[in-house]
Amino acid sequence: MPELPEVETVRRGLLPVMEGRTILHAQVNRPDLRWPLPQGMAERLGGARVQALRRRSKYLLADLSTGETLLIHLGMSGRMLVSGAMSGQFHHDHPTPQKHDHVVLDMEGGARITFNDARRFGAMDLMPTGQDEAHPLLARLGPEPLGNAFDGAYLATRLAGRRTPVKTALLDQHVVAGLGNIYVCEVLYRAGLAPGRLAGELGADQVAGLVPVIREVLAEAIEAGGSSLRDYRQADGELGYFQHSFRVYDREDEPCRTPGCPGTIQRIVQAGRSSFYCPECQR
DNA sequence: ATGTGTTCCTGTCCGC
DNA sequence: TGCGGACAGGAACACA
Repeated sequence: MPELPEVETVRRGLLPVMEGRTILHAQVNRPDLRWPLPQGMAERLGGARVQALRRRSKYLLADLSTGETLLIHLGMSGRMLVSGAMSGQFHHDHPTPQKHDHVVLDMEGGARITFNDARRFGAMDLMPTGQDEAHPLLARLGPEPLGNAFDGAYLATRLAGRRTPVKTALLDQHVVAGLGNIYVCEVLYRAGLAPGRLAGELGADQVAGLVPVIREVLAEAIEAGGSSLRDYRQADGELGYFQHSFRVYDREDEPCRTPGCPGTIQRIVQAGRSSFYCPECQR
């Protein structure tokens, strides 16, 4: 899935067709995704106006006029496909329903939003608006990496004493919320840190240095519209372009892109996930 | 309290 | 062309 930049790109793509619009009709095609969907979800969404569409970490949060907030997580393969209300034009064509179209929202204004998720690691839930912190999926999340609460002092506190690799620590959503496998790999490359370095053994300057690198990678990726890889597309079906900026992710056995570096990108497995890195540039 | 391995599910790709 | 296995952007959970 989609990591923070992809989710933010989806949010921006959905804003013009969702925010301020009423959900005319909701169709729910199965009782569960990763977990059971809330009771009566279709009825609770139908007729509700979307007051705001927010993002927290990798979650989309739609505040509804009914006093409830719709929580959406895209998991690994979830997509929000928009059809029927292209900018400037007006038509009612919707694509043929596809396998794994689990939830369909018909919006005021003519747009149809289809949640499609082959692997079904995604999730949806309804909760009372204004109670984000009370939801079990949101309660223990770390700070937003692009927010003010995320700084060197905070990160140092959270990494201190930890015997886990820095790669694994940065993937932990309770430490910082929104990074996934791709962007952690890219962050560690830019920071010059080998993924196997133990989090608690980094120097204070190295920990502090991670913060601006994390912000920079995420900001660049959002600017590029995210990365289009396998399942992910922007809400309008367009491709994101950040994958062209990958320095290490999915580049096993390819030459390091640091000018003059003789290194070859290696792949190792940490906590069950692939890590890509240059042994010459990252120590 | 931390750290690691397993698990959910489907699709794709690669080697034989 | 088919078949088996590895692997895929996540993250809760069970266990050491």
